[in-house]
Amino acid sequence: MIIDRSSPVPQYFQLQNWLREQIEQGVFKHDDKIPTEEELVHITGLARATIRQAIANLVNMGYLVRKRRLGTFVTLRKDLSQRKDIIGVLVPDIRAGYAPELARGVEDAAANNKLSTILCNTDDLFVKADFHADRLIENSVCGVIFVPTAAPDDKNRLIIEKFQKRNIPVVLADRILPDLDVDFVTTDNLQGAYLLTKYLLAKGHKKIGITLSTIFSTERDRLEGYKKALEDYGITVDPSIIKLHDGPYTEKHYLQSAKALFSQSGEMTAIFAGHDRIAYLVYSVARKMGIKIPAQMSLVGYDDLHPTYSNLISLTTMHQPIYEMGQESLKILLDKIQGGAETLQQVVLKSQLVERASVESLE
Amino acid sequence: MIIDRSSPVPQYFQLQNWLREQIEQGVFKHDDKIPTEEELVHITGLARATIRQAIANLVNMGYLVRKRRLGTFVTLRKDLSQRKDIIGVLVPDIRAGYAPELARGVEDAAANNKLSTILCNTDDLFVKADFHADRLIENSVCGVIFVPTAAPDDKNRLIIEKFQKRNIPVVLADRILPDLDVDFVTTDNLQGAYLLTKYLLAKGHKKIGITLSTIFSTERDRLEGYKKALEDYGITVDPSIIKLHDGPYTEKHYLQSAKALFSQSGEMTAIFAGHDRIAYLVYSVARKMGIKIPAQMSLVGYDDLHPTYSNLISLTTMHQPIYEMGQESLKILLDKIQGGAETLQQVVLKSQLVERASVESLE
DNA sequence: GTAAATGAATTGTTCATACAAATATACCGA
DNA sequence: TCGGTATATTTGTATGAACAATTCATTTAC
Repeated sequence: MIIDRSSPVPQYFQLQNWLREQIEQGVFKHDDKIPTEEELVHITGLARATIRQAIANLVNMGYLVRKRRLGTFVTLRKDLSQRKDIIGVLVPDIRAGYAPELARGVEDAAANNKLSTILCNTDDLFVKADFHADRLIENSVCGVIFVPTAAPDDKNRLIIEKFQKRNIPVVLADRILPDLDVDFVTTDNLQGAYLLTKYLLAKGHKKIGITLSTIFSTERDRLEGYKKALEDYGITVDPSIIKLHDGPYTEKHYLQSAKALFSQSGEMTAIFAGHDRIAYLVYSVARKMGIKIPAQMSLVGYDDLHPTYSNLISLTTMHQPIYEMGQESLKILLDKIQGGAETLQQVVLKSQLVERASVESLE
Repeated sequence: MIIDRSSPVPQYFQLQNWLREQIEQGVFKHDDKIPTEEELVHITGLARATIRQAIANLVNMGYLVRKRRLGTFVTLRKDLSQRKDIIGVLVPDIRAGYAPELARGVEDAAANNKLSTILCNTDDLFVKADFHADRLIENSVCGVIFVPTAAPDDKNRLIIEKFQKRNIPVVLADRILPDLDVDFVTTDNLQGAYLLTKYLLAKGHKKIGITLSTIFSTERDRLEGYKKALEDYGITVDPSIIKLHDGPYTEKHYLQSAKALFSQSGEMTAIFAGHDRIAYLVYSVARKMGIKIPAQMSLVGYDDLHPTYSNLISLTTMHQPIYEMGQESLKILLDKIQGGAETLQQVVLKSQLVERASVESLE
């Protein structure tokens, strides 16, 4: 029998010790569910309140976590010594693109779990990411969400390993590194671009220009999706209206690309911009050149940035669930932090076409 | 009464918070005896078990120690004052308005000083700000930059005092609280709006509509500047083309305001939008109504948001040095953190008119 | 097939009651 | 005076009973 009712040691304490021994001796392993309170009532003959007291203490000591409706689980007992309730988020630039939306998704989910969020801007540079990584480690964050920089894969890998070496879990967001066993959340860029291109084709566009950067996995996938759609439609890919570059976004560069596309447009009737910011630039260039969108040129983007933007320009684009991506990243991170889930979690979310008024139907 | 029995927040938790506040606010001081369980039963009307739960948690958190037969006592809150190199930034919403720019300014300056930045979104709500404040304190940040919420001044004051009570310096950014001796950085909104209005007047506009919220000090000042400029020009202020409201920005509200302004425009030839986001909405409404800007209606904003926006709309606006405001805030904060500078630092930056193409000259 | 409603399992909150254990204090006796 | 003893006070342990809230799983409805 577990409980000796004649003993002077309190019964909740006896139960508490028994449970702790089971855990430490591996009878209840990590992530195992221990008996429910009701079951423990039957096993021990104690009142539920007494059992709750024992369990509450073990929760406090970090042996157990309780989950409503699910039960009580053994958690990895690690030194609480340095674990802070802070996570780090590394984004390119909090002012630009989807970073605000992503950061907000992360922060909301983090706040819901009583975690604070340290924000770091990398400007897509390895050195900045590295600098911030050191700082995050110094502040002993308990987890990191990382949007890889524009640096080569092995550089980004270095950053990730820096954290992992110290048992700080990392989840990649949006951009991913191929052939690396890291948790990530991204969207299906290949399929998204495929659908978006098919949409243009269905609208009668045959010559579709595209401009993007091949330095990010996301945009590379979009290029693939674009090519695949064209091929499936039996249209030869025309390299002269594919304007690529191999660095992070700069206004200067895409101004050039846009001008180049417009000036040699030939029979080109539509432009696929690698993401919304590029689309905005293309749009502004078109305006300056007196080209009407969509009357003279159709335009699609990718991202569907914050409503403030979409009030200004009626851009047909592929909506990425960025906010949800942030939330999902945090959810996975939390799993890892709370010791559980050794399994790799690689989530690919679906995007959705948002039809606005930047595409002309040629039918 | 301490306990609100109709509240959805657990009663033990209410009591717990109340006790914690008493301790933190010094009502119960170090080594004081707090009321006995029996007394608390009488004070609160709760069952003893409930009271014990609240106290147990506080004991766990290190606020109290219990001594048999003697009572329960306030302990010296373990000095986590291991002041981390972390600051907190409280902004309304990192996705919207100038928040990204401000946050970036702060973060850059912080990084330059080897400080990390915890980002908090308040959504302009007191409760969220309060929640984050507690979290920041728990993480023992060494300073806070705070954009006051849309709550009444005394509520915002509570937040500020929460920090100050713990010797955590606070710098207000952008919005300020009158009659409160706190460091702040803002811009001269009165003068900015005055100049902007004078600019419109100089372009020959006599009937100038305006829409903004009076809930923020910044926008109130802009309204004053607007009125002052009109008066100096000998033009009677026409209340029918002043559309105010008294809450934070909502798209719905300003859609209404914009429509109202346009539909009763009379001889109105220009609109002064309280800030750029409002201007964007006004712009989109105009487009939907077929009103050409600036040909049929001139429009000015206030802020001069991120270039991504200004690529989309050629808005004449008052450029606020938001990024610099973030940097300056951090500089002041750093002064306070590093001990020195007891003197109040209240910085008012100058804004600068950016002339683009949303204003027609009527001369 | 998908969304909405329902049900069931489990922890979360609250109550009322009782007796146990520790201990400061007062009291008592030598 | 000293040492023990009783007593009152306060926290500690334990019980049992409800009902609430959350959320996974299933079923139902569209």
